[in-house]
Amino acid sequence: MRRADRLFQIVQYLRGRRLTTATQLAGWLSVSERTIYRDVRDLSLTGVPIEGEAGVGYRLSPHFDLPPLMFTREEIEALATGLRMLQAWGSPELRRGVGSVWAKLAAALPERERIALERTPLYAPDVAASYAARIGPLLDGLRRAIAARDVLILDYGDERGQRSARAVWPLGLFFWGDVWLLGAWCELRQDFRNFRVDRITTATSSGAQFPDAAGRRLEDFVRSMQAS
DNA sequence: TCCCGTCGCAACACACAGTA
DNA sequence: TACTGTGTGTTGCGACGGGA
Repeated sequence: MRRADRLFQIVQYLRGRRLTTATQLAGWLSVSERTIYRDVRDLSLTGVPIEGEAGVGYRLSPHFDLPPLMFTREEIEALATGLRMLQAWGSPELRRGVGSVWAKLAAALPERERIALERTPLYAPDVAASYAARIGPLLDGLRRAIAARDVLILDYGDERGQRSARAVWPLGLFFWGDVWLLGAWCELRQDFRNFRVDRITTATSSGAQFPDAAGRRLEDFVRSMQAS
């Protein structure tokens, strides 16, 4: 049993009984009493209100209960900020996901953490609404093509406005500051290429699926980007 | 005196980096 | 790739102290 699991089990045991000795806990969890004492000390240091009395045993404060979700303030701010960024820059499907995740979090968090979530002072203003509205549906189509390993035919315009049709293996989508990029294996160039999603006019499935080929996977693409 | 929590110390296991 | 050394975390043993 992992130590984290054991710590959780100790709290569960203490919640269900009025008094529990280290000997009993050691027996249930198949560890030494010394280990139980150390675990109880560590739990106490992290804020779990365990009261221990020599000759008596351990008991958990009656007012203590494990909240459904426990996050630090930094974790809550990270979640809120990430969700707001996706809300501003994500596709319609991802935006729906953001709304649903936010509602689940708010429902599951204790009152204090829920307020902290809603009052997180980090925002991603919706300044790119027209951009998101324009590429959103395409972004969802690309996400599905990546999952299904569909070979796509892109109608793509480069920075000079020259259009071309490319057969590509879509590998991943990357948010690059203010634009989304499609990372893909280009059959024409026989190499990895980045395609700005806002320059893709259409992305049509060729009907074929691309194989899981060594050297042409997402991790290979990421490595090649890091090396360049 | 007994029961039980606390603490110091040593042993062990595991992950990781360095090297041949 | 395999081996070795090192650091870190975990565990158990035993001694000690407090409360009933």
